Amino acid sequence: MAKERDICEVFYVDKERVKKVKTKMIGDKTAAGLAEIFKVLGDPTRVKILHVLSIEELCVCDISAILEMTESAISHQLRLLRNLKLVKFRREGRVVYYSLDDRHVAKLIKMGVEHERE
Amino acid sequence: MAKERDICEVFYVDKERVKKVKTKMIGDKTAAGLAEIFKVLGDPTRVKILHVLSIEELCVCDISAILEMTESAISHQLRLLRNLKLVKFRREGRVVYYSLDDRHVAKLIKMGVEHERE
DNA sequence: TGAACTATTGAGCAACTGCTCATGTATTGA
DNA sequence: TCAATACATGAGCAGTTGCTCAATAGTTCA
Repeated sequence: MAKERDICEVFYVDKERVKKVKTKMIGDKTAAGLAEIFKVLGDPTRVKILHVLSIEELCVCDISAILEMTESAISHQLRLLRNLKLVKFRREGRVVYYSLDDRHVAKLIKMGVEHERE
Repeated sequence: MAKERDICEVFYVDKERVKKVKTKMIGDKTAAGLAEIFKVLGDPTRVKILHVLSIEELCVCDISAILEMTESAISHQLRLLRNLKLVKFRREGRVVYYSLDDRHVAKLIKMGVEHERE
């Protein structure tokens, strides 16, 4: 079975190419970090939240009204986005206003929209 | 409880703002499509595969050697990438060579790397 | 103070993911 | 024709995700 090659003696289809590409490859850490940021954008609810926040600052209540979802669901997602420093917030009385806190995110979404348009 | 507002009579924190943002918001379909493409990039293995393919065309065996993962795992992921038209392939005897089939993807990954660098 | 309101959080659950393992398919060459 | 090779695929499983529901925390104001 082919799996043995990975463990024991090595015969690749193109040993040189494998060696060369391996040196150019991004590290595990970079790949993990990259995947993490993309994973956050990999959910329709979070995409919508980030998109509406790219239009303007909004409170949890308004976001939940706009997306027609419960405040709980929105709040859970906002916590995630907060932890990843993609959104920031400020309290004003009982209301908490959220806004984007990452100049890359809006750009990434914009690029994604372009991709969609083809 | 706040949930009733979504179902019955409406009182938002800022009704006008909700209305305005709602008209500017991306549709469900767009959000879903966007999330789908980002979700694909939201896994370290797939990020690595796409990245090495952005360096050069490679067969399953070599990718599995480079990433130090089984061919089965790689093949499963390649099927996904194939279905989403992010990679293309050509057969040469027993060997199947994969390469990128989407000019946006490399760009998105590059942007992600920039984001990582901060 | 305490009732009303906005937002947050924890538990729990159904659905999904990414892998392994075993098996199947396509191609080559002896 | 048949063993070997390169890849693909289905089943299954542990871990993760995104929601709901109920409870809780902060804030305001009568």
